[in-house]
Amino acid sequence: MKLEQAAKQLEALGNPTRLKLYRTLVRAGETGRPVGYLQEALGIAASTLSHHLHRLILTGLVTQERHATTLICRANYPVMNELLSFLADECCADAACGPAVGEAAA
Amino acid sequence: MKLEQAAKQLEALGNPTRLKLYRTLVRAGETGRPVGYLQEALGIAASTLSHHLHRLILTGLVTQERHATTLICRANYPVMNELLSFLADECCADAACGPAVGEAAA
DNA sequence: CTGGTATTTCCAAAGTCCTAGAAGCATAGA
DNA sequence: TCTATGCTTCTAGGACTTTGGAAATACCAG
Repeated sequence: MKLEQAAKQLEALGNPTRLKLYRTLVRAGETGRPVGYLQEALGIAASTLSHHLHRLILTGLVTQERHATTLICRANYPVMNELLSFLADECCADAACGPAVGEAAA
Repeated sequence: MKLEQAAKQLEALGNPTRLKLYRTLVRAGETGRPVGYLQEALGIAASTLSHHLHRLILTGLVTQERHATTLICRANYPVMNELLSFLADECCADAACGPAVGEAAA
């Protein structure tokens, strides 16, 4: 079910530490950031960061790629856009929220 | 801090029951829906629903208006749009995410 | 005031989350 | 193989969440 998936993603973003983490990656773009950099940037224990990263990865919001001993993390933009669409798309689907909702347009 | 507020809103949406509830209101549009209707629609205990509604109201995502004994709930669209912007706005701000990021465009 | 519907608050139990120290695994270089 | 670095997994406890029944409150009609 799509709603369950969206809820999991929103829950993943609904923690200040993870949101900060995620936004750091969103700002970083396709370049991504190594885990160590993120730990420095957020100033939290490595185990805590790893735990949060894991949750973001499980929901598909973040991806990782290994470069030798370093793990590069990236925001998964298509997944982010899907989530944003999910929230906005059906706005007023069950009501007349303005022009062009269906048969009664204009 | 804006990030804390966004995290609270995302957390509020990050529960399947509340997300379903919120989407019902988003679909309903400006008309809104009475609490009793929502309880029927979601099939949960009134006390549970009240608790979830309260959380959505605390974050500003939902508003209520009393009509006699009935409470009408509505999605707060401006707040929703602010939240969506918060997630999307600074995409790649710290990188070159495509053309036209600043001085080095093209 | 009495009765009735709509909704919230109180309470408690079961479950999950957040945090970080300690120990372990993965990769690279000498 | 030994050492070093980068990151994860294990573990644990305190805090918070989710749930709904029971009781309380808000409002209206007669």
